[in-house]
Amino acid sequence: MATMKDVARLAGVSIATVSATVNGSAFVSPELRARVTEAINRLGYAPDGVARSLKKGRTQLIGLIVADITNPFFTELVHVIEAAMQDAGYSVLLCDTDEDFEKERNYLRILQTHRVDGVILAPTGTGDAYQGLKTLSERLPLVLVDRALPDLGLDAATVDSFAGAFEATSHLLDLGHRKVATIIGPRHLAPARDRLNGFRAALEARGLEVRPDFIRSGSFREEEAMAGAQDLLSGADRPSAVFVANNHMMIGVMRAIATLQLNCPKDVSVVGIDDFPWANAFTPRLTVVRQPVEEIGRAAVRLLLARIAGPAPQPVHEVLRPALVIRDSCAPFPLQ
Amino acid sequence: MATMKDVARLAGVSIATVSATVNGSAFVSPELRARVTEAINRLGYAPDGVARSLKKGRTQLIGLIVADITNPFFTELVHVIEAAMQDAGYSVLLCDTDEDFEKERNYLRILQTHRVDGVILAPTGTGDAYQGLKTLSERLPLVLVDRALPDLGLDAATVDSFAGAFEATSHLLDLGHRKVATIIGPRHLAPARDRLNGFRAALEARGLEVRPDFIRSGSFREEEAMAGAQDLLSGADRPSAVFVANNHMMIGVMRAIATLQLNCPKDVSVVGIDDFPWANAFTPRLTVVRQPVEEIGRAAVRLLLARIAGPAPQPVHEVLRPALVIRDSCAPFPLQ
DNA sequence: AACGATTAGCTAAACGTTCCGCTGGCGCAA
DNA sequence: TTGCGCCAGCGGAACGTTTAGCTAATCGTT
Repeated sequence: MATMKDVARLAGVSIATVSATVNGSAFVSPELRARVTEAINRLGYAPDGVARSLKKGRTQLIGLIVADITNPFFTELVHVIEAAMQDAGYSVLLCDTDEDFEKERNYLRILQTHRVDGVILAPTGTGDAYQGLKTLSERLPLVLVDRALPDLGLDAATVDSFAGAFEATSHLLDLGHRKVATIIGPRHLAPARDRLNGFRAALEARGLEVRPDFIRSGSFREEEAMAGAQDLLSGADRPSAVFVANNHMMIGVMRAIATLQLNCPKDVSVVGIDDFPWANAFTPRLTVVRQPVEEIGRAAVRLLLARIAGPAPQPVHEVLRPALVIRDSCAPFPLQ
Repeated sequence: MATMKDVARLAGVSIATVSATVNGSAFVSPELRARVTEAINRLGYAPDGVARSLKKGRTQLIGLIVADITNPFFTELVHVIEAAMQDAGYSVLLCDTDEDFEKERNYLRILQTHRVDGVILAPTGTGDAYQGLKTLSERLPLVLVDRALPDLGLDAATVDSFAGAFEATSHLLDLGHRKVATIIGPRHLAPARDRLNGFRAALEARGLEVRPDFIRSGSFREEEAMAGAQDLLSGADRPSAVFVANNHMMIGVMRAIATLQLNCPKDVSVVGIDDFPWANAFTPRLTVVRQPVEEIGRAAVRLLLARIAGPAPQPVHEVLRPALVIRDSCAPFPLQ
């Protein structure tokens, strides 16, 4: 691999001049410029980003740590963030924690040794596992996505999960359902907790009782949700509607419904969180709470770039509004 | 950020000793080792990967260029590759080309300046756009995934798309369908081309005519497939079965079927390429050709690591077998 | 003619590591 | 006591850049 030194020698100039030509950082006479460019082409020279990074103290790399890239919500988020960062001249180091906190820790360490210029993190641990994060964020620009961490005073871009759950549940109640259950995610994660609270609040707002046996909480995974739904829906006292708190879990619920030979929405109405292309392609087309993924991604990128560029601004927590998308998976109750 | 120099000073040893302690690259007496470790902890020292990379000429970074991370096939591929690379001590720079060849070129350039140790590429351009790639691969370990490039003699891990399409189409024919159509991807991509050939071959193997108006080819995108399917299925001379060549396009086709108020599988049978969680959750559960994504990813990683480690081995093209997964979206014809 | 101002391009010192080759202190044999 | 081998630990040169400061040439002013 040719270096600046080789280019300099071939062009008969100093390496400083080569550097100036490559970066346009100083005036170089047209004549020398031509000689340098010629030499660059002859040698197929390309600047060494590693050496440059060492000297400048910036790598043009950011770390993106997501909890589960297999979830369309995160897929889309990664998609948006990667594109936006690319536009801003940064490349993205992708880290997938698989909802495993130990992996997350490890990734954070690796990203630091790679000297990334910043990190966008969807944290996966419980709140009290993040003592060190605030300190870290003083050295390393850090923005949280999707899942905020209480009281740490970090930049974050999340959605109003409470409002989403409230709206979804209210939709079921508006349709006349009274026996409404929920399949909810892990309670230590802010969005899952907020969704549960939103669900509760919607019921309570109408003076309805919140039945503990109608709340199934577990991981965000398909199998667990399927088991929970199967149990819930095969009991004698079956709910007529279910609010499902995430994407993967929705698959589990739909499979449970199919397995039990039930019909959605005739036998059970279902409303979920997260819209995605498939939700609109199959029978029934799903009624869901659409998360503003693109906006979240853009907000996270904006916050991170600001923190990288400037003297640390006040922490900002952007909370975006989700929107209910009504399709065919919820029917009025009782059926006419 | 503390450096080795700081650690050395605090521990009262030389930089070389710190390096030896950190890397275990030379014997260090227990006493000094203890002093060094103590100093490291006190200062919160973490090695600088950039400086290390510069010195060693290796970055422990690989580039992963995919055509469309939004497609569950690639999502899963990214997931597998990221995990496997991580296990091998490499981090992954993710690049999403959005099926745009110019972006791909650009990413390849960026990856080179970041001095990645290798690249896994799902190419998106036409074959003749890749003249330079062979030369590049002599300097930079390179492995193709999903889409091979003819005659370049590069490492690749792909699936036998011809066999998959042949099997899928034969399944429709076995069920008695005779008017079988296909919605196929861009013809300049090997998998799409192979699928079309497999489709053709299956028909020809039974002496059936291949009707050009029953072949709709375009991009891999949902909208185009939906339009194509709508056109195809609303004509008087409607096919009774459709072979759909990819994931996104399957959504378009299913939406077209719903829009036209047709029933799958009663009015149209459908078989697709790519299995994914949602295919098994909705009505109808889709009959698809399952691609061995995990195996592809692992093969690509294995090939790349071999190429990074050793003196360039002979190029290897691993071709993996897909498998038909029969569910509910294909009915016999005529219906009993 | 002499002086400073301007400026194109150069020299050389970093950036934080790794690792080659050297030093100096020690133990042991003669 | 001297000489020798051994080896823990050290010094310093590289890796390929960027950039502060310098030099020498050119120019316009007085």
